[in-house]
Amino acid sequence: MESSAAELARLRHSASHVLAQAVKTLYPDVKLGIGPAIEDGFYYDFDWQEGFTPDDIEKIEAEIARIIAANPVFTHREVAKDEALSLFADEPYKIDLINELPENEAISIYNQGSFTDLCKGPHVESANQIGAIKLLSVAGAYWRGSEKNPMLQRIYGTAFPTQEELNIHLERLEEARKRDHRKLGKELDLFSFHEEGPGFPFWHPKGMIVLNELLDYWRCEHSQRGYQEVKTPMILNEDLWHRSGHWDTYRENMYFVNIDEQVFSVKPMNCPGTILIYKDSMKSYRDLPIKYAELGHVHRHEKSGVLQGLFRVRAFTQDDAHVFCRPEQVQEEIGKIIDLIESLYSKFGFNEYRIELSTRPEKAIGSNEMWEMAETALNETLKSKNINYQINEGDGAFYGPKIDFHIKDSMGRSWQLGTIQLDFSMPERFELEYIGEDGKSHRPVMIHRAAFGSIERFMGILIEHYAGALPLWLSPIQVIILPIADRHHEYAKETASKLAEFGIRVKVDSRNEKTGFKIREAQMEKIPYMLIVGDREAEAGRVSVRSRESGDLGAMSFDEFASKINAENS
RNA sequence: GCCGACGUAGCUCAGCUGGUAGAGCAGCGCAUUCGUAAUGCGCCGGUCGUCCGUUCGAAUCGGAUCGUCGGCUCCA
Repeated sequence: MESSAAELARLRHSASHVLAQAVKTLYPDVKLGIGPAIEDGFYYDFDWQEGFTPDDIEKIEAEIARIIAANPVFTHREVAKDEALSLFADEPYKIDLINELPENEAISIYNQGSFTDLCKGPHVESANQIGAIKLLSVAGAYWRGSEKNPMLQRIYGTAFPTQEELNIHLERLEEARKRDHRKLGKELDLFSFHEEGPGFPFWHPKGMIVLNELLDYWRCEHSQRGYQEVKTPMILNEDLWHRSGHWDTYRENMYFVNIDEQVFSVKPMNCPGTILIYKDSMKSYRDLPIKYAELGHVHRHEKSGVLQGLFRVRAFTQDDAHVFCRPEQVQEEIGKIIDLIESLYSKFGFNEYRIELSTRPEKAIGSNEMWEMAETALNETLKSKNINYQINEGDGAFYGPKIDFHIKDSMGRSWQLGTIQLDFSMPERFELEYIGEDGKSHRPVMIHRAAFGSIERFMGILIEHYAGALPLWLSPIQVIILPIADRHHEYAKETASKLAEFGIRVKVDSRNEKTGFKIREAQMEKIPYMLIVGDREAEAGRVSVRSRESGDLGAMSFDEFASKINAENS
């Protein structure tokens, strides 16, 4: 039986209290932080200088089992503030929380067995309703999420009404680990990372094929929609970054080089370069919108602890574009960008996505009026397109508010990809202009946008989404021909060159190995089609087709196979 | 950057309380010419991340440093 999200949350929140009770029983000197339910589980934060070892976790799990077997009842009561303060006198973090509660309200506390916690609830009635608990990991976490506060030990876990449901969840986690793009990237020989350049991906020949196929598709879709591709320099001098505002807001993430007494910065964003192209000639209102697209390779010095495979790197390619338009064109242009992004995602089966609108951050440039104008424009566009969206306060880019796209992959995991950012600020700073119908100079609006976001991150997401089995058009090797014995090599080669003429990426496995072995390897390499050729095929001029998904498809003529694969590839 | 764990052959991993390294896979060689997920035999391969230190002696102990992983913070 499926449990509702609210039931699961209540159960997991109760599980976190049981965890805290177990920890307090075993380590009475531990100070308690907070312990909420989260998506897929729960955690509890503890202040414990010694940290928790895997041994400790085992002991804690055993203690949890004991508590659940004793089946304490969860009871609720409300107390006055001074009673709460004395009740939690030994818990400095709880005191912290109590002091922040409204003065005159009663304070809600929950108790089960020997354990009492400051808590709004709700909880299960008694511990045996929790069913199955599993502790998953231990990690440091700042008190109340701020770097300035002490770091506590956070124990993560999950809980389900039954052991079966827990097992299913653990299997899902295992499945996610198998899909890890870092593991698959190595196994499929797509890319690598090296100590010599932490956070800088190295693309191998096979990875480059996937990347280039992806970019071919991207270029085609963009040129059809009036985008013009440009390329701007990797490093540009200091003055430009002062002018753009990056120097003041982004410097700690920038790489620098000194040459001829000048400071150059490796670009962390492409916009300033593109602006120089815009400014290179006089623009008329008739020229707008101008859409400059750039697959810009940017470098950002991210903190060492945040790097994560292709998902978080220090050098990546943005599928960037900057649309320069008249103010009255903004809404239409944003609408077109949303359509384009939607169309690009559907190619990969990302049909479900969520949109967030992020507003002015603390570190921002530009006047309040500009921000207001920009935020209104984005709001209006989304409303006029009848799109549901959430507001994300204070999460905009430093030069303007943005719309972000979050997609769901084949495992239901959510990823942020595309972004549309509206910018009145850069045009001001760089004094961009166009000549209007009235013959006077006007200021254009700039829209920064990316559909995949980062090509590297997108590749990582695709690898996990497809579990490494990339669709035919993206597969580095599309067809592998497996001759049964040496005497079939000639026929295999002929077949291969005929396929290559259709633009199919094909390889012949002419190693002296048994067919079963070759199939196994091709299968592990996730090659979409295997053609097995032996005496039967060579004599009849046919091929035996095996698909990586559905196995043996039987024999067919070369033309039959060629038209099948061409249809699938287009 | 912070907390914690980890770092042994190309890969996956073993090596207890200190006595100068071991397996499987991959690679190479030979035999085999074999029909839908692993043919057999043999060979090669490691200054045990790096640097200091303790010790007669360090992959094993201590420190520093780099990198990776799980999180926090940050982010495309």
